[in-house]
Amino acid sequence: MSSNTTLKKISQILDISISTVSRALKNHPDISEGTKKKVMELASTLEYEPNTYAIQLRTNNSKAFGLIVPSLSNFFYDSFIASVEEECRNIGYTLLILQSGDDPAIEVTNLKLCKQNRVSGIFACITPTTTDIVPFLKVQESNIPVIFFDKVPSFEACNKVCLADAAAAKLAAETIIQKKKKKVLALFGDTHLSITQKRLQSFTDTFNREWVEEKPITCFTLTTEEAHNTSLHYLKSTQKPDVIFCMSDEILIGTMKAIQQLGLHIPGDISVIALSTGFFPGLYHPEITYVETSGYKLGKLAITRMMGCLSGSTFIQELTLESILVEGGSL
Amino acid sequence: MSSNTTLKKISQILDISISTVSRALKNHPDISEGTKKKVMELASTLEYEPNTYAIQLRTNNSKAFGLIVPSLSNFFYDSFIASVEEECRNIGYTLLILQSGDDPAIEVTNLKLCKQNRVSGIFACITPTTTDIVPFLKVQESNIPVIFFDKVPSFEACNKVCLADAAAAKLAAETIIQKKKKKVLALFGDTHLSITQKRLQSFTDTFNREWVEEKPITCFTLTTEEAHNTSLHYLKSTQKPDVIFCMSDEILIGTMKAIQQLGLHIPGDISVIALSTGFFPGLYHPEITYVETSGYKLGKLAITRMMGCLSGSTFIQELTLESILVEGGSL
DNA sequence: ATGAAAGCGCTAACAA
DNA sequence: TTGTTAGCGCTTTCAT
Repeated sequence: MSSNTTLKKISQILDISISTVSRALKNHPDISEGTKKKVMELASTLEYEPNTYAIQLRTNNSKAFGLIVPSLSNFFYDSFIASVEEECRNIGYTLLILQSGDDPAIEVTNLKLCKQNRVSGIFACITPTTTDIVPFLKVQESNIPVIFFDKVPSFEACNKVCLADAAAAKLAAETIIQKKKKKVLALFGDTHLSITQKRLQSFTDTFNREWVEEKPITCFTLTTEEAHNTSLHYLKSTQKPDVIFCMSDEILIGTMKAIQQLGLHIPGDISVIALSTGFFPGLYHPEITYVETSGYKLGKLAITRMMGCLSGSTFIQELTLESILVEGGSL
Repeated sequence: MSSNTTLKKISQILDISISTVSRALKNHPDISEGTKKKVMELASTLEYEPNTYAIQLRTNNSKAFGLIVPSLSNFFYDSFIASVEEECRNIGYTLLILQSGDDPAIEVTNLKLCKQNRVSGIFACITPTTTDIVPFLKVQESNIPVIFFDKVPSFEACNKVCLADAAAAKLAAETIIQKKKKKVLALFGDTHLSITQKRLQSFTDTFNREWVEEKPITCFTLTTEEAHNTSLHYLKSTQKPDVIFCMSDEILIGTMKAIQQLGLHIPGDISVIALSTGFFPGLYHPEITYVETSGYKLGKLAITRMMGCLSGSTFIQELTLESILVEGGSL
């Protein structure tokens, strides 16, 4: 049977009251050193483990967070989750991780699961097809803070931690200009996502502001496959670019496949620059130059914000992570 | 404040007893249709959510599993976890996911966390440096089944679900022989892991049984970096191989980097075959031929085994997943 | 410095 | 068909 040491058991053996045991274990100042010692020792030999559920029931505080992502098989989320999980463990919280696929209905179910588990807060990255954020707002109202990360709703009044999408895209654009590249092919993702809009806008703005011979060609590719095909198309065409900008890892992967397929040499035949979490650029030789979009750091930021909310800072805000250029040999 | 609808509240409003409400909500046959309807309706308008902690305290059953992995940033674990998480959600279980880094001490802490959370069972993939599995066995003894997956201890008497390591390595070896490759470079991982031993043994056995001109060169590379360097070394040497076998994704990545670095053409200059979860082989052009080691399928197998344990099947066993060859264009 | 007692929300055996 | 009651393990107020 499972280890059944309870306060009651200890109290009976020692012939003292349950409350004394409880206090002794918590190092309560009222309790005499002698009793404390006795209790602690017995507790440890009996391998006493406090019953989390009883505590949670009693205190109405779960010491657990929920985390909802579209998918676990994604390097960006992975590093974010790893970061949050690590931190939670350190501060004695538990993490309930749930994936929604790309299905808003499952997302709602997951939200409900979080509520049922009485989580103290929720980290959420919405699915690309989520349009209705009312369920999230309702959770908020019942005093469970929700921190949106990465793919955040455009709705104003909520907590968001984001990559500096605009700044990152700007940095990439500036790098391209500075390297005197002439023909730019810029690949972006799903236009419905605010993340895409921000990156796109900032990227094109930068090119519009600076003097350049030719404006970038802009394409939208929803999948790795599409990025592959689009890259292939332009690389074979008469308007062959001399640099390709990829706004995400998914796109980078597709583009790299096209480059390999055509046997092109980087950076001799073609240059590449990406926004990336940093893992995939390191897979290639030469390594790809990228502007970092670190899930790990974003995770730390999210936790900080969460703790802020929990300690009463109800001020709603959007936090943003600085972006840095990591130079590989692809440009 | 948080949504505080309880059975008590409902019972007071309806002026019936708490137990009647409880039963009505569970569709207990004893309760009249009329009361059921009344209760259900009120419950839904009041957005009643049963308090998980009270239930768990009362029933002493958590409806939660623990899952302990070395790291979340790993495609194999990812797909395993995604698979298990999905299934858990379907059967109304919750998943407590914990990562141990590569630190056996954190692993023990995580195990304790699982116990504190009164999980009904644990899925565990041990760290490469875990030597002491006594903590796991102790958990088992307190009636919490432990299902080891992928990196399993060599200790006999425990539940394991594994990839068909031997069969997969054999299949890869046979494929190489059949394709009439002469000079084989075979890269393996950490020899301390049973997973490596099995793959190695089976691979070399296959070559020993068949008639081949030359035995494979075998190397052990603990990291992607080492795989990169080793590949580089042999590819540049006079004993340049005509095929490289990579026993894992980490190794494959390193090898591919070396091949790109030297500007070698696949499969013209060099052939490649790997054991892989399937994601990384698709990153390259041509896609890499691999023997599938699916985390997703292994997850389903693990859940099945877990449910078996929970319903009393105490029989301890090692389950194994079949392996299939997925042909890319690299051989 | 210690104990008694109430109660968190729920379930289930027993009564009516 | 419904209600009463005890109790899961713990915390905490109010005695003592």
